[in-house]
This record gives sequence, structure tokens and C-alpha cells, in this order.
Amino acid sequence: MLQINYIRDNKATIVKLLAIKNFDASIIIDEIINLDDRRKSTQKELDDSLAKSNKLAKEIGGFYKTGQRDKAEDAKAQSSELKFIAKELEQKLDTIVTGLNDKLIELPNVPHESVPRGNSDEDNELLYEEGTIPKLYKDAIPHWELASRYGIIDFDLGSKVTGAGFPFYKGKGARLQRALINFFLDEALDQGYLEYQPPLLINSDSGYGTGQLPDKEGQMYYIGEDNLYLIPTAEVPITNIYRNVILKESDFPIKNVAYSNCFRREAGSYGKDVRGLNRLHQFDKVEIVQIQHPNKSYETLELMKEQIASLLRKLELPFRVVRLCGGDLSFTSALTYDFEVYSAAQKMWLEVSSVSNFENFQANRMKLRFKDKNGKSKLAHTLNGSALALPRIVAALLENNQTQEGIVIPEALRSYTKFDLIN
RNA sequence: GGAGAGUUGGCAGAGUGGUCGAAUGCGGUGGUCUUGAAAACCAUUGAUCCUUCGCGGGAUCCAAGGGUUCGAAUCCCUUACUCUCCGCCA
Repeated sequence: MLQINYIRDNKATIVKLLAIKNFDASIIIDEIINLDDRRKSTQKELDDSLAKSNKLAKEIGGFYKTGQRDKAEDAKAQSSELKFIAKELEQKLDTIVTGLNDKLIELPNVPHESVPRGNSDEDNELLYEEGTIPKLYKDAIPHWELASRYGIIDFDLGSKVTGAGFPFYKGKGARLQRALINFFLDEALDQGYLEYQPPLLINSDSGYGTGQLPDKEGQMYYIGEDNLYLIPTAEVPITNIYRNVILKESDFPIKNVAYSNCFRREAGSYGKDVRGLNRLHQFDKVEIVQIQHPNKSYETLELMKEQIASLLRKLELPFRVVRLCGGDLSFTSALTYDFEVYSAAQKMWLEVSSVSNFENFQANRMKLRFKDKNGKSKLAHTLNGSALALPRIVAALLENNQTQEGIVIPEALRSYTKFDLIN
């Protein structure tokens, strides 16, 4: 959510930048400013009327003490009248504020100036590509076939027990997952992150705080009985730690990391790209979250980007980094880099990480602030990134590292897996 | 699931209808003292909104929402959450 004063002061810029996201803000911004004007004037009227009746109430107390009953009765009558007016003004104000919030929630975050125009992932800007794409032997097979050949992931069993998109990992498959999780967490700890194990279910306030609600309600599993949602990413619980929190400037940067299961309904996304591990309803992810001073958030975003690149290097996976175009950028993000690894048998680039700066968009929703040098409260900036999402990493590792003898585990992982070949 | 107790400022904890945005302690900040620090002492220390160039002024907030009253942290209702005991259970 954008700040109302920011909107008032930067109307033209916002309209211009939101056009990059293919969002026409011109009308809604005028509506917002208009509503805010009405909010202010109504508030003033209400405050004045309350001020009068507060004054009267105090006088009444005095009248009773000094035994001036008549004066007290007079003042009471006046006060009742004021109260009636205040009641009406309150209702009016309430209607205006609700209307204003409804409009504010519809406004997406303003993209960073470096975000390219575009409609879909085809218009994303390729920043660089790194690593070498492996040359596979001629009978190389995609990961879902490797998974069953070596008995390490069982999709059918998942379908039986739960449904499509909920695989079982077993034997070396399960151990590989566990190794990757520990590897990712340890790498983050080396970078100074604090490890969390968050709840996997969240309430609606939290969903609203990070922007999943009301925008992407249908993407989360919902437990109606208890009014809770399964988390689509650890970003939600980890960032919401700071909902309604006022930090000190010296608290920055806050660096948190969490491993969690992630649950996504992926409604309406069935089709060719969802085979095997490519798209699941439940998957594992290590997520990094930072809360930063507004002046330093872009610097931090670059560091997080570099941190993620380093993980992929250590895993010896060929990858590329893209800057998302306006059309592909999420509702809440100002700037997002996607990391994609090349999965050699599918001959496809698979997104394994998304690292974003939300600036103060999430912070404004959840009232995450800090005291600046002058003692003023200001909104902090929030950032997060996957480091990394497991399934597609596993897919790429299996496909790229397959040999006639089996699947070779990259050097960096062997101390975690305690085996160097899946065969 | 059953029964009971509770929710007050960063924390602890007073406050049961009238000048209470809220005692007190701790913590935080600034200062005095000190070579420096600690201790001690002094001062200061919540958030949001409106208004003002500024000084300042006004409004709201004691879990949330509603009600009673001229006036509510205090009384009533609803909801959420927390704790204790019992039951169940990893």
C-alpha cells in the first residue's frame, strides 16, 4: 500500500511509473485524493464537535461539585445535542475512510525506474548467464524418469495418499532434500542471518500484511474451521514478525532466514510445464528476509542477489538472472530479480529464486516503522528472496548430473549428503 | 472439548464513573559529577490523525467492536487472544 501523502505529492510520477506495470492509475489517484480531502474536512468537523462536548463534560463535573445544578442541566442538554452531531459525523467519516482504504488497496506498488516495460516473462531483461550447459549423453532422460529409475521420488504414491503435486521423496531423494536444506541454511548463517522455524499456518492479518490478501486469496490453502491459511512461503510469517513494530535505526539490517514447507493451490495452472517437480502444491524452500533502512534497501537487494548467485555456483548449476518487466512484476514488488537454472534434459530454464525489494509497500500495510535520528517514525523497507526453492534445484541436479553410472552429487553438497552418487 | 482467570505505555505493574494518556519501578535518551566508565543525582521519554511557516492548539487510542452516561481504562454486551486446571494427545 502506498502512503497517502506520497501519492498526493507524486501524482504524476506514480501514474507514469505504474504505466510500466500496465496499470492505469490516473483515475483512481484522483479518486483517492478527493476522498482524502473529504476525510480531512470531515475529521476537522468531528474533532471540533468533540472538543466542544469534552469541554462541556468537564464543566459539568465542576458544576456538580459547586452545587450549580441548573447550569449542569443546561450543559447536559447542549452536550447531548453535540453528541448526536458527532455520531453522524463519525459515520460519515467511517464511510469515507473505508472507501479510501478500498481504493488504496487496489493500487499496486510503484516499480523501480530500472524496471523494463513489458507484458509477460518474454519481456524480462536478461542480465547475465553463467555456468556451462552440460552436454548429456544421448539417452539422457528428464528428472521424473530418473526419479523412478533410482527410486528416489514417488509421484504416484503422492497421488494415492494426497493428490497430484504432493510427491514422496525417499531414500537418497529424501536425503538429498535434507542435505540441500541444511546447505542453504548454513550458507545463510555464514552471511549473518538469524535462523527461524516459523508456523506454517497464518491468520488473515498476516496474509494481508505481506500482500497475499486480498490479492491472491485463491492461491492459498484455507482452513475454514479455524480461519487460518497455509503459508505459500516463509516470507509471510517471517516478515509479519515485524507487523506493528517500531524498530530503532541501529536494528538495521535485520537478516532472517527460515526453512519451511510451502503450500500453493496453483489454481488454474495445469498443463505442459507442470510435470514432475516443475510445479508442486507442497514444496520446500529456504527463504531469506531482510528489513532495511530505506536508503540502503537497493544496496541490500544487490547483496542478496549476489548471495543467491553464489549458491548456484557452488551447486555448479548453469543459471541466468533476469530483471522482471513491469507486466511480470508482482503487485507488491518494486524490483524483482529472478534466477533460473537450466535443466538440461527438459531443455528448459526453471525459476528457482525470486528476490525482491518491496520498499515500504508491505511496511505500510503492516505498520513496520523505525525511529530516525530526529525521533520521527518512518516506514522501513522489506526485502526477501528464495535461497533457494528445492524442487527445481533437485530437477536440474538430477538432469544435469546424470551419467551412465548414476547421478553425481556436486562437491559442495557431499559433506551434507554423505554420498556422492545416486545409483 | 469442559471449567475458571486475565488482556493497561518498550517491559513490569497501579488505577473500579469526573482534570487519567494514565501512579510507581525498570529500561531508553540528554545532562551534572568523573581522566574515562560505573554509581548517584537532575531532566526527559507512547502512537496516529487534523491544524499551524513555526511556537502551539485540537481529536483519537488502556485487546477489538458495539452499548449505557453530560462524562468510561473503570459499568454492560459481543468477539479475539493469553494463562491455569481437567480431558485428549505428539
